[in-house]
Amino acid sequence: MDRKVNIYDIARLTGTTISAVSRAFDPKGKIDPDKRAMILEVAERYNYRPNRAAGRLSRKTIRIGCVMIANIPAYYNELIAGVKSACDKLADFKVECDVRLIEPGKGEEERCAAVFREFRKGGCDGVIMNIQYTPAALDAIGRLRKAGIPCATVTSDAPESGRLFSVQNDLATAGGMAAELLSVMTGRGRVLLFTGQKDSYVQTRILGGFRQEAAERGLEVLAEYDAKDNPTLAAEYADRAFRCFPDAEGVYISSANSAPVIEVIRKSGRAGRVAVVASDVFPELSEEIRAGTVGATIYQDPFGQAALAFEKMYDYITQNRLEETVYTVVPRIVIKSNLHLYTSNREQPGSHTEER
Amino acid sequence: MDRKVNIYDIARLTGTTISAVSRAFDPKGKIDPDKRAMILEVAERYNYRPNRAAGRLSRKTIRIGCVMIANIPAYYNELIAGVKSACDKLADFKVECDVRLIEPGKGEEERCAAVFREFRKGGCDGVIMNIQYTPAALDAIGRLRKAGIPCATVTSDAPESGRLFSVQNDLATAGGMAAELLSVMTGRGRVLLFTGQKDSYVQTRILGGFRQEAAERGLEVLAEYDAKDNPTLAAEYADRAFRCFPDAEGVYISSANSAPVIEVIRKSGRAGRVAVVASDVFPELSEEIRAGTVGATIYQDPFGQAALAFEKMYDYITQNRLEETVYTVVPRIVIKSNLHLYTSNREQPGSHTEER
DNA sequence: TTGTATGCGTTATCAC
DNA sequence: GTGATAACGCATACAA
Repeated sequence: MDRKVNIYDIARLTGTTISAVSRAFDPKGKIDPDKRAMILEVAERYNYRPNRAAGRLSRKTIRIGCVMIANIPAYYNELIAGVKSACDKLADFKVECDVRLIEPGKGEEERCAAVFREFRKGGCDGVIMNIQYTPAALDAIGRLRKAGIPCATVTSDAPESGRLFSVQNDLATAGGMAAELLSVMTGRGRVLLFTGQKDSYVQTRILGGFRQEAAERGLEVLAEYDAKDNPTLAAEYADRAFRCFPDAEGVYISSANSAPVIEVIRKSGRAGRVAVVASDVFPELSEEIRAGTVGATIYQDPFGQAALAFEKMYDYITQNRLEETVYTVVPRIVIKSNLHLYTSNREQPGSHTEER
Repeated sequence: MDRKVNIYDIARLTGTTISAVSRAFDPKGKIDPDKRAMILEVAERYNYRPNRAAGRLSRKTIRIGCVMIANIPAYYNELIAGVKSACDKLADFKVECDVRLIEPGKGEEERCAAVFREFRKGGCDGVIMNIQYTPAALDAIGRLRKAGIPCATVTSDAPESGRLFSVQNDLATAGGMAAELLSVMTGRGRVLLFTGQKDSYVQTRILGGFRQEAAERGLEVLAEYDAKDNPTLAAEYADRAFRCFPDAEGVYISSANSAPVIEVIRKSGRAGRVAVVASDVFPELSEEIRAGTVGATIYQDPFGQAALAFEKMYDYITQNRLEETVYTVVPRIVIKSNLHLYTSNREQPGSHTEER
């Protein structure tokens, strides 16, 4: 095969030098605009693309920091695995990641702030996070931004924080899917809604999608209960709900706080008689799906979200370019027959390997 | 940060040279076994990993050939997009792809053979294919193998051909999912089965999964019709099926040849009254899902399959290592509410980007 | 602003 | 089998 066209070829073809060509492709490269245009045009004609691997070779290692709140193990472990996987794939480009887990609870905000400070001082080139967006956190993000360090949010979001971009599940669609599933399972029945933090970024969007699809399908929402991610409260509400609406045919639990509600359903002898759609995939819930108590759950692909965020952060750092403000990942329906694909350890987002 | 340990460091630490270190990491490198062991041990201790990007720099471009049968546009376009996407991501490692479409029909076998011959003579480093595995094709694969050119199958498979590995949808699970969906939609009803080539690699596995799940759930299969991927035959069978079993409550169409069956359902006034689960996603089917005639379809992720195959082929060519013989991709449930995520053009397997 | 020289980490080549 | 050295393709410090 004819050798691939390289920077020397373009330099020769344009009667310039390789530094000029290099600068022409660097968005912040100091070069005469006309010369740049000319070089880019010739490069285009000869189908030249700078080899990023070669370019990275002589540059310093890129460090991307990650701050993750350690609430649900099944969730943040997937997030971390996603980051690690993406980082491994980029290792040859001299990229590293520095993952910090924040235990929720007392002092959470301060510990979080400390990590942000460390990243800001310590020469981090970008930060990916999934945290509580308290005023203090927003402040920290603002400071990073001022220091020229791009931030990205994963799973949830805080657009007003000044973060560069966000990676999320397609929340509205996820809500719609839950409504459609309940509609199919109950035959346009009457359902109950158990939410997490009703006003949170994630829940408002999920519920918006759910309500719209429910309205279109004639699915009647008997009542909504906002358990505020509190298990005790969720159990109380579930008790009350089934007392008030003993003939409810379906339930959608939009948060990961589903165990208490499901337990009430089981103990009241409603298992299998009321259609249940839940969120996420974690061991306790998997049991209920196998047992038939829960008919379906919506998987948010935290692994894929984190991997995509890492990849896009690397792209931004190296190219100073961003296509989107919000990247979304496809929500998936998990039922009994495909559950096993979501419970084993995985290597690749959305794919499994198995020996035959 | 402290500079990353490189080949010079290991050479110094082991009292050898960079040539020796390089050979120690090359499976077919000529080097004294003891010396290799020693070097690898030290490298391990110092956490040294050769930088593959740097390594590829001075090596020749890798060419991976793709031979795809051009039957269903929505399907092979996704396959090609997957290959192209994976190839782009590896472009910096000096990888190219050479995609050839084979129009089905007269002379198909010869044209296919011609491409294989060209790849064999033309210095291809690996071949990925989705074709009809006729004796002639198997022979061609054998010849490539003898020439030291690894082959991989995508979507379908022919293990006896001597192909190195295969990437497929998780077929048995896909069949099981179809059965579970029908069971939920009909309430353990009685269903009809319309298959493609019943004895083909893909269909046997899908049907195996379907029958097992159906048996476990008490879903009764009234009859099976093997339409042999022939639209006319499919329409005939559908007519006959509903005459023989007018009270059938559900239908599973395991091949992409679903249009004729669906048309019979629509024209006989059964739309919305009989539960329909189909396969794949393509424009005509999408219409039926939107209209409510088809309740769900199982997406095979051809994009992801092709991308994974390309990636694994690159890995094998550059490392002479293979983890699996069969890699599987996760089948996904597509219903009306998430259909839009599977019909627009996509950039990444399993993820969408959208502006907010 | 422009051009030159050097380094990045590895493999291929070739002489030993 | 072993070691020196020339690529590989690019970015950048530095001199101009």
